Amino acid sequence: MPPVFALVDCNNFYASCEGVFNPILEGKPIVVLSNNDGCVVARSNEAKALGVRMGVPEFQIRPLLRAHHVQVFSSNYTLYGDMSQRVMETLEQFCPDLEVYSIDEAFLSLVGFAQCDLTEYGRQIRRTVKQWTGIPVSVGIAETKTLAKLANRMAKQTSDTDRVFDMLAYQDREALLNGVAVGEVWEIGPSYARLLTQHGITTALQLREADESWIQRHMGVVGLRVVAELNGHSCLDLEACPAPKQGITCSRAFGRSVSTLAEMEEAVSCYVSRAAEKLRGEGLAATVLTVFIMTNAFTDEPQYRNSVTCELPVGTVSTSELIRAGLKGLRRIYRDGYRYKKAGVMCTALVPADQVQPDLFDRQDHPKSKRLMAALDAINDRWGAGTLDYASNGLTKAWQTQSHHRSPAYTTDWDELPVANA
DNA sequence: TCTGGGGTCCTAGGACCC
DNA sequence: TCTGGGGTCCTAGGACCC
Repeated sequence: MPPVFALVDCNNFYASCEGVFNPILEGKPIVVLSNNDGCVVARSNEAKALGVRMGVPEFQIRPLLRAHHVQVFSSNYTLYGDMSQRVMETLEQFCPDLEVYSIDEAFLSLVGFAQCDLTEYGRQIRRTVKQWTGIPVSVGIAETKTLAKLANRMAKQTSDTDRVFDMLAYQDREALLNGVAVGEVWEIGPSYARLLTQHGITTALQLREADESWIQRHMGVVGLRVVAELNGHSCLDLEACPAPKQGITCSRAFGRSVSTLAEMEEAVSCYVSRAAEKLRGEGLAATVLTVFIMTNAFTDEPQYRNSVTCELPVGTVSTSELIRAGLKGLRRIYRDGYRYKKAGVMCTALVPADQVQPDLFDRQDHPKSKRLMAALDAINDRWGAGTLDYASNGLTKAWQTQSHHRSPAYTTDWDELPVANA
């Protein structure tokens, strides 16, 4: 049976999450900012209508935000992650073959539903998700993932009450693709869009018809795949089980610049702790740790950036071992006399935590360390992040990321439950 | 007068995604 | 003053081997 994909995408996801528990925001312009309250990462329709662009730094549009009383939120990933899970669980009720593609998108394989009215099924999905979670979604349906992505874009252009588009049921495919700029196609980013436009390929239809050897030469196999998918040949399968992660990163810009090794050590120690928590959450152990630091590239100040990679003798999930390695690396690359803006750590060469290759000369008491980490995670999970912390993470954390507009953890903290007023 | 060829592995950088 | 974070995949080129 030929494949059929539906792409379900939450509309303005972060902004919608903020709206769910704060109904007075209905109909108002909302923006959500990235970490450090830096850039706009989500906008409600009303904010889009005001011309607020995606990714724009907040300080550049501050007057506009004020003038139109735009509601501004710091990002609240605890809330968004939980809402995402609710949406995905709802979608599972409609279709067991589901790929969670990102925090706000999922592909569904509708192969077995061919005899249904797929448009109507899409509407049912949309209604149910809205009713159960409060999140509005759009549904795009087509025979490849790339076309389902485009169908989803078209769904977003339909009326507010519909937001479902089934490309399979649409007669004039050529006209449809002719109306799509080449840069709107999945996997065609700014660089490829420029290249294609220079060669006279400006629409999805022209890309579909493009000369394959030219595409192969300039865009490699990725380009060929896009062309095939636009032609209705499915190259990208539904991936129901996510592949194990290849790396785990924790990096963040500082709330203000850091100019002492002591503060940088605190920051790196904190980031390592967070990365180690994520490792344990995924059941993975790291055998390589990379630390990087950098100054603020947006200023004229003297610039410095460097990184160091440490191979760990044995794959580990132990926060203290990783902190030790991270700080040792940091001291190798840290240079006095700079104003640092950002640091980060990456754990790579990951292996399943229960299949760590032992080392003959390893003196660590691993069972003990494992119990310690389990206790640490359990306590922080029960009583809140940071309840138990390493001394090297520092007490004041004066360099920490800013978030001045954070909404409550409505769904994951008893103390922050929303209150319904009669 | 004249510098092999073919294979693998690794890494850095570039492209993309949300 | 203020400019995000976390990922993936592909490719070219160098190192190395026989």
